[in-house]
Amino acid sequence: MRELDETDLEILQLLVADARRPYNEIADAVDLSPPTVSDRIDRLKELGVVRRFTVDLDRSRLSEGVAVLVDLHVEPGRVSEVRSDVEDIDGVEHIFVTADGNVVFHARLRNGAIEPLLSGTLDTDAVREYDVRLLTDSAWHPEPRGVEFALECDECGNTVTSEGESSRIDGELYQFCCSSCQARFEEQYEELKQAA
Amino acid sequence: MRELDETDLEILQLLVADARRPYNEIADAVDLSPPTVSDRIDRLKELGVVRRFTVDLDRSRLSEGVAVLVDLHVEPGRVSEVRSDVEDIDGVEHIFVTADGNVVFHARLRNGAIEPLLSGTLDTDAVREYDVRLLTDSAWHPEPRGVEFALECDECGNTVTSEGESSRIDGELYQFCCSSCQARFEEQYEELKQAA
DNA sequence: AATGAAAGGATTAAGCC
DNA sequence: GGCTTAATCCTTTCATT
Repeated sequence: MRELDETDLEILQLLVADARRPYNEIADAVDLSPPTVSDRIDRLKELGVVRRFTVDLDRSRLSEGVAVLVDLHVEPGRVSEVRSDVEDIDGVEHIFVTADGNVVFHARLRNGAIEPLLSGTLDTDAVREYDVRLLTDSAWHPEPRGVEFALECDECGNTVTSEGESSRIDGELYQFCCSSCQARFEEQYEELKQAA
Repeated sequence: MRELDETDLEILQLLVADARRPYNEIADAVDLSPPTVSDRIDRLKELGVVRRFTVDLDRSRLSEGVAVLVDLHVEPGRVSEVRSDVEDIDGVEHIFVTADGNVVFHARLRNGAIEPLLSGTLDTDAVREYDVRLLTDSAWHPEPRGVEFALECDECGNTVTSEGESSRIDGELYQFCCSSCQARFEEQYEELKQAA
């Protein structure tokens, strides 16, 4: 495989600024043909670098309600459960999980009361306490500034360089830092598959 | 003018899920013609509801570095200054301003040390203290679920309904809840312009 | 506000280097 | 991986209701 290169980064920056930009315009900007740009974007999607094309909405112009930043102090061991419950709360825009086990989320709530919302959605035993802070402003800065590429080897976790390898197994694309990691991964995959 | 309606919301949801979806596909879904969909999307952009078409990137696959949530306790009166300084820090993705005058931001830092970064960018007098928390996960949920439409009158701030008015002044689109707010706004705008 | 028809662009597939 | 060509498909403009 080939590592992501400067051209990929350029393409990403152009798409971040306007995801509906025609591919031939991108092609001009990066000195490639439109089909090649299309291929690269397909690969960026496959690699999971591009999660989706989407729209940045100004929610303050859309929805009533108060923007808040909520900090949940979660009981040990129940972080992922709480995190996925928070995903289901209406109006949640961003979720952060801290290394010390808090779940912080940014939401716009139509009825100011957060307490019934939380107790309706979360298992109250899982959250020791919480802080709610009103927000007066929030902004999203999607520019991939200062980005360095770092794809991880799916076998050992090391950085994948241009010497790396990739395989498509059962329709999924995997990447490896070297051929031995690749072989090892494929063996183990095969074993697991046999076992199942 | 016309208030935003259910169809606009449907269009937004379709674009949030895939901003490169062809307009004729959206047209089918909402039972309109492609040109009409195009017109509506143009209007959503003009109204500022749609800020941009963009890409949701998985930065953990892109950049080295540690994701952190930083909480700056800002000296009274210096919030907007600090906020705009934070915008210039490399790797900052989200900024939140709390009602009690803190600036919270989410960033991915390539060199783990945040102290030199802050002292290099911010006036240290403006920030009393700060907390830094490491993040293990973060997600963006752009779905406009549970949204109610609420455009605000640019004169009085009330909700703009279908009885409202709109004007284009010097190329910008403004909306008002009634014709008297519209007239008042236009008068004041004219006065300000004369004065300048 | 919305539409159909049509022109002008953009995307994709196929074959090749 | 990348290119060109060619066919297909999408977007936008315009006249019309």
